[in-house]
Amino acid sequence: MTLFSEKGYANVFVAEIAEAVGIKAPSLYKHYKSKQDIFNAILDEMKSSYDRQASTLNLNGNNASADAEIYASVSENEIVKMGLGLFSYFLHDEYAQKFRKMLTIEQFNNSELAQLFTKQYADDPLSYQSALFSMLCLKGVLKEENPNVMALQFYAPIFMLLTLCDREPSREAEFTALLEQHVLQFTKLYRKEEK
Amino acid sequence: MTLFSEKGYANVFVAEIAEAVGIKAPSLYKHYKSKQDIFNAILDEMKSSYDRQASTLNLNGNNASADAEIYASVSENEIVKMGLGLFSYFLHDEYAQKFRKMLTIEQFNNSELAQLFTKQYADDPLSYQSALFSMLCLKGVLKEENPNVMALQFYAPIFMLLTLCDREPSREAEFTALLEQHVLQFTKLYRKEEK
DNA sequence: ATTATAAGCTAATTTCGATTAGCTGTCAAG
DNA sequence: CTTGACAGCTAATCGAAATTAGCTTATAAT
Repeated sequence: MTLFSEKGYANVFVAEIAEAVGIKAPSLYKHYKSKQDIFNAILDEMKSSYDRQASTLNLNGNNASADAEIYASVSENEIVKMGLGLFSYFLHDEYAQKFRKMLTIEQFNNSELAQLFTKQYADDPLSYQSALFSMLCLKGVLKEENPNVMALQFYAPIFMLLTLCDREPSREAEFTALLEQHVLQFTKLYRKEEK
Repeated sequence: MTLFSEKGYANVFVAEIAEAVGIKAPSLYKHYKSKQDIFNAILDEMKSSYDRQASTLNLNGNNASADAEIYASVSENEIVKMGLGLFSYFLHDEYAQKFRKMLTIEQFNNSELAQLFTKQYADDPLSYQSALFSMLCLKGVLKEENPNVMALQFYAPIFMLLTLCDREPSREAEFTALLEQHVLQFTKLYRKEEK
């Protein structure tokens, strides 16, 4: 995955993959049927790893109510932590980052990859956060606005800064600082004013 | 560019390029030195086209004050139009879309492409909008908040929905509707309350 | 009219990279 | 012990794709 995420499928040679694991190219074929088979194995592994995580975190958005209970009971300060935590995890988890780059490069070759990318990096986070914000509105913590839009406005800057960090790691500090300001300003804007 | 934006450099064969323009592969070499040379020609063309546009639109952010005068004098309704217009242009302009997809696919192969992508799709729009929002704050149209963050919160959802449309054109209507709601909610949130 | 040049073609050539063939050493189960 | 499966290796093979060679035709300038 390291190689595929840096160069893309077509620019990785099986000899490189073999070298990376300390064997010669033909020996790879004792373990995998073909180059494509290696790629598919990575994909399957990442998919099931994601599904495991998503099911324990209820990331599918169907049942974020329990989390909302938790968050509603504490200050909106927790929203800040959520944003920063999400960002930091996505940015620094080695596998998450490489997989994201791999999907970015390969998304237009394969509609399965495109859908996977959209699900993991758009639909799922958005529906989860939407449910969360929805609860926080009901509890009177946040202003009554369309929660889908709130989720988009919260998450899109996170996602965009993430892709910027992937592309230009040298500017990571700058982007991280901006992210922090975003999260703070977001909660300030949407916080319900006390009467 | 059509081919490169759909398949990526490595997956496009010179025979395909030739066929697309109605000649045989070897004839291409009467016009371009190599496959890479063809790619570079596209890149150069797109860069200078962008520079032309940017200089007439003052998109570099150095002098958005004139625009701010215009926008300040009219309602914040114009912000809505700006957001939707920006989105619609980026989404439907044939060259803009293909170039964006090409950069997306090739960004990790070449740091020049990475920087170009960041400049055209992040730094320039953000600095332009930041200058604009900054003026609108001074004029008392918008709340006094960090204009860099405002620009990020305005633009990131536009950018994210754009990449979603590129990836899954079948969901374009859904994403466009969400974009509209975003722009409306953004202006509502940041509009300065009358006392 | 003549000729030089441009732009095209077909048929090589060359290179590169995935995959297969076939051999060898190791090691665990009997 | 010995044998069979496994995992590795080197040396082919095979196919694909970029590029080059060398020829032909059209056309525009002299």
